[in-house]
Amino acid sequence: MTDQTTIPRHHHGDLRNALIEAGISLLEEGGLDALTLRKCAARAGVSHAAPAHHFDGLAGLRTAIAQEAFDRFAASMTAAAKAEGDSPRARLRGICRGYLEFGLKHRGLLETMFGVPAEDILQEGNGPEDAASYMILRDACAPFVPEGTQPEVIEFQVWSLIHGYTLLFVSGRLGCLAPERIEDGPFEQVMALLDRVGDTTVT
Amino acid sequence: MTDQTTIPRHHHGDLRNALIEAGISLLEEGGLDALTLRKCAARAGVSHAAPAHHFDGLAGLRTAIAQEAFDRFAASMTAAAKAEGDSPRARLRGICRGYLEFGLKHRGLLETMFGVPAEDILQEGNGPEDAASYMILRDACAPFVPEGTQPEVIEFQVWSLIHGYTLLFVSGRLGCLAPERIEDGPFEQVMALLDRVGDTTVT
DNA sequence: AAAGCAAACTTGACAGTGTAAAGTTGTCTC
DNA sequence: GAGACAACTTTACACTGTCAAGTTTGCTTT
Repeated sequence: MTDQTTIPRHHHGDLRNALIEAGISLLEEGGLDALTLRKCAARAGVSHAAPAHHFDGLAGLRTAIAQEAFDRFAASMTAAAKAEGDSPRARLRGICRGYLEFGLKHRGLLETMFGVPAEDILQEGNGPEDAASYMILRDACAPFVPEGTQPEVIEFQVWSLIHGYTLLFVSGRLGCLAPERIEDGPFEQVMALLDRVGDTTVT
Repeated sequence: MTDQTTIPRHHHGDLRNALIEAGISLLEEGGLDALTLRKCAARAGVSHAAPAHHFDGLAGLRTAIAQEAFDRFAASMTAAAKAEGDSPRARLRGICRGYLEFGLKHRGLLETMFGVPAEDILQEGNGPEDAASYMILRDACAPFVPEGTQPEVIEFQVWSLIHGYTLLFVSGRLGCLAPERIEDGPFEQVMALLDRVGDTTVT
């Protein structure tokens, strides 16, 4: 039960962040369906109508949670990019591994991040470049962009491959119904296709 | 308003299918959030409690809709496999194009198909092979499986790439916020990576 | 210190939703 | 024709999102 003595009535002080944190907790514990405005409010120790002063309804809260989750995801990807070595191939493999790790540990957050409308996530510009996490992907892909090829092509190849693998794997569609570790699926073998990204030799 | 004269009270005759069709209509029109038991019941011309005799709650209805959607998807993929020619590469490209077409035309259905728990979708066996649509993918990938490689590796490479691209594209994350046609994104260039699937030459 | 204003809540109400229980109607079998 | 059961309907309740009105708190001005 929330300790009401530490939270003054009518002026929480940092309710917006408290609601976002409460929402993240609910998503981590119970997935998408577990997130409700009233439950967030209860966890933050306020009435059910308090969130309305900080968010444009449940959709607004979800968007704010997605934005916070993207920040955490970007931080996670930054660390992952360095985890497997300094060569461009190793960095690329590292961020793909980090992507999947994030999905395994935070499935509810990942589903929220990619469930909110794209236009609510991006700022005024409308390209994916707005996202810090996308810039990490871009940096890692840059060494593999052949001359005369738009960088987006390579970036979208990598992103599609790892995003698709992550969603299919964590949702139990790749042979293991409830995967707990990366090794529960053929991650290394599937990601071998990354070695072909940017490869323009004729076959 | 539903024509009540054609549906006898207390014995609809084919209510289960009527509810599934109603659900599919609601998803096509308004996406995931538009699907509710009461709206399905209203469209089928019955009371709000009637679905309970055919489905295990809203989750049960969603699962049934997903199964019907997978059937339609498989039919769509079968047609797509033949659409671009008879060579193995053309067939593979064809089903990927068909996958994306399906996602563009039926975004709500695709999100439902991959949003229900995997264990509710599969029959007694728990591999993806249960799904008709997966067998189409398997057939198309078979020519590219190198000796000594498990077929799943190649299948998962292809599935991950097209599934990821489809979800990112239709949800507006690949540079075009509301894509209407495949040409609104760099599908052909991104899918060029398919030509590398199964390629074991040393680089 | 007091008054006024606005922010930041709370309280209460309503509509929509899912689910459960009890009742009613229609069909089938004996 | 009677009985049993399937296939509904009706009623009720809890949960949820949202809105409107009221209350409390903090800040600014006099």
